[in-house]
Amino acid sequence: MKKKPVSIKHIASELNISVTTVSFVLNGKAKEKHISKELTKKVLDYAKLMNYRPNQVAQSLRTGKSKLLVFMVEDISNSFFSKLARIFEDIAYDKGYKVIFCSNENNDEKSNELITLFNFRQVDGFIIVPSPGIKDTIEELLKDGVPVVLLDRFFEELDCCSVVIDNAQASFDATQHLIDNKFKNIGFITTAVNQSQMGGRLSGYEDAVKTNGLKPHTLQIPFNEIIKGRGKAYIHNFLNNHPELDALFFATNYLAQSGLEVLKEKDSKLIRDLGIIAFDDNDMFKIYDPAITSVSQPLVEISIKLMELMLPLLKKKEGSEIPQKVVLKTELLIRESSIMK
Amino acid sequence: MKKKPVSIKHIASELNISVTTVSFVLNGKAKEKHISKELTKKVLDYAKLMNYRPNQVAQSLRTGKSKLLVFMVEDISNSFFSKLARIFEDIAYDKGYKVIFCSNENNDEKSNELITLFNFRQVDGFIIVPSPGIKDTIEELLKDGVPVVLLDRFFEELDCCSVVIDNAQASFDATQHLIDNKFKNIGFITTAVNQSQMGGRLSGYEDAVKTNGLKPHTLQIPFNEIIKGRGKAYIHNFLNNHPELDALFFATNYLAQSGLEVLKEKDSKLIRDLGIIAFDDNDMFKIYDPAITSVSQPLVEISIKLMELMLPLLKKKEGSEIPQKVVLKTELLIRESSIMK
DNA sequence: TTTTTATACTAAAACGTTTTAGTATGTTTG
DNA sequence: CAAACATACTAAAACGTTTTAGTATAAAAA
Repeated sequence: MKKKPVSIKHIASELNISVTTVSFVLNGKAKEKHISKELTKKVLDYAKLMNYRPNQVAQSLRTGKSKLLVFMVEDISNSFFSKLARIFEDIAYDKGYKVIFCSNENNDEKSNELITLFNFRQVDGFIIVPSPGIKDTIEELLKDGVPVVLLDRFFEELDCCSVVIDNAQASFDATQHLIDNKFKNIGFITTAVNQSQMGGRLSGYEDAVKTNGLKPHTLQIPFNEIIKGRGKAYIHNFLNNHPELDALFFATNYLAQSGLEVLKEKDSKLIRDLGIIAFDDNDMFKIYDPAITSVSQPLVEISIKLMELMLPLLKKKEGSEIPQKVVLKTELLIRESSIMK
Repeated sequence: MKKKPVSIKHIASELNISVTTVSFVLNGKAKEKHISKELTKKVLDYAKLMNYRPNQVAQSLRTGKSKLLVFMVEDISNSFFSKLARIFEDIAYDKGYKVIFCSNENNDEKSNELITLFNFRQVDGFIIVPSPGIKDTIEELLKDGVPVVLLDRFFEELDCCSVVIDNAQASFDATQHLIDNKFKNIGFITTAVNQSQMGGRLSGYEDAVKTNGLKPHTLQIPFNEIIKGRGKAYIHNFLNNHPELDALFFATNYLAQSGLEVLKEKDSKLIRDLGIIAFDDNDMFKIYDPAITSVSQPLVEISIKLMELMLPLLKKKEGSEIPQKVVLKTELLIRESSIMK
């Protein structure tokens, strides 16, 4: 049977003092509130003896702060997001916050559902990888003064804190690297470009190709086709229709996975002959044969920045500062797959 | 500025009725408590109009239920755990529970810290991948009537619900499969065997080898050496000292990753020549060249079972049922790496 | 007619905190 | 010696619910 945890009331009655006094002492306000040294010690000792832990639910109700953050990503089982989650977890716990992770599957309905589920009061702040159509919901949250920091993508016209990477630059550099290695016909395989991060990746690729007087070859697979598992078929077709391609640049991790699968099925030598770069690193890329070159996001830096933007929002009374939009640099991890043999 | 959400009190005073009535109606107890149809409708309509959402913190305080579950794994960024988390997340939300994920790094101190952090009352139940030395802590939780379901591993002498796989059988089958494919000198690479799941994997391997009249070759890397990043060196040495090996069986996903890395560094042809099996599947294994054979855990089944064991614990008043220990079957995904060429 | 039963609703306590606005002393100060 | 101040402590309200134990009226049963 569940034994009742010790409460402040319990301590107070046991020591024959008031609840107020106990609360003051336990909150470190003894000096400020003129509680005598002896009594302070007595309370502290007894609390420790009884292994007192404040009931955080009661604290939340009273203070309106839950010390809970929501970390909403596209899919927590995706390596990029789970790695990020792991790092953010530690940073948040360090600051006294617990984190609820959830996956919105890049689906507006699911996003909205989740956001209203964690309705006001229940949660102190949101870190969100926004699905394309939830600009209005985010705007609502902001209007209600709920702390929000966007991650990975943002809305051009929305004044909201965000942490993203310089997708266009990253994509430009990766493409340029392929070109520097004498690849001439670089295929770019991407999806829904209506999202800020995807738009940037496409334009970076196009810029680099054009700057070097080459022709772009872009395959854009509709997002819902990918969900239906038809991504591989699209890539297969694309490769058949473009035999001239000598390199492939995949705009996301999962596209690279599908792509490698297609290459393996088609002809396992292809992987060795083509130049290959993937956006977002994966633990397995460096042990693949050939090792796959990738654009790696600064996961630690991203997590730190997220918390750095979140904390002032959590503290502020009447928010009037300009929301910060942080853009971080990526790193091109050059491996075997992008070096012309 | 943050506008105050509508409360029951607000609705009550607006409609000139009592808080009790509003609460009854909103909790669907209108009939049972003899609230008239008209008033019921009035309340419901007004609540909808005002977009009323109950303050879950207040509900938690009153009812003692937070509708929060803790899902504590070794490392949420590990593919096995993050995939599991993704599936469990959906199942839990379906039942009205939110999930806090956290990583204990297989470290007792961190485990204990986390468990006391989510102290009683704050959280309704725990799903735990236990680090080796927290048997006593778990026992405490059980004694306090806190719902706990162990995952992936368990303590032999502890009466606690758990969901694990049949590690010995899985390991036996995988080894037997290698032997059936004419591999004669199979190396087994593992770590801390004091954990139930690792013990099972080792004994399964040893059984199979002995049954077939072969000699075992086991490398056991101490867990803290792996943490320090020395795993690769151990494997490297092992391979040098055992040139006779014609196959390798890695007892965990991350050992397989280190192993493949070592093989690649040593001589990339090795990967093709050796028989290779990894415990736990990875998205990249099927697109590796050669595709890596793996022991795959039934993630969906595991998640469903976890919730199936958890729910009755969450409901029960005075628990007196015998804790269930569920053991699930794995699947050997036979790919190129384990077929003798 | 009185008693029981059903219907429609509510006052107030409780959950465990935090915090405001005190009181009751003793000690300085003008 | 009264006024001001400092010290040590506390009563009670508040946060937003749920739930127990009611009350008041009308209808049915005795």
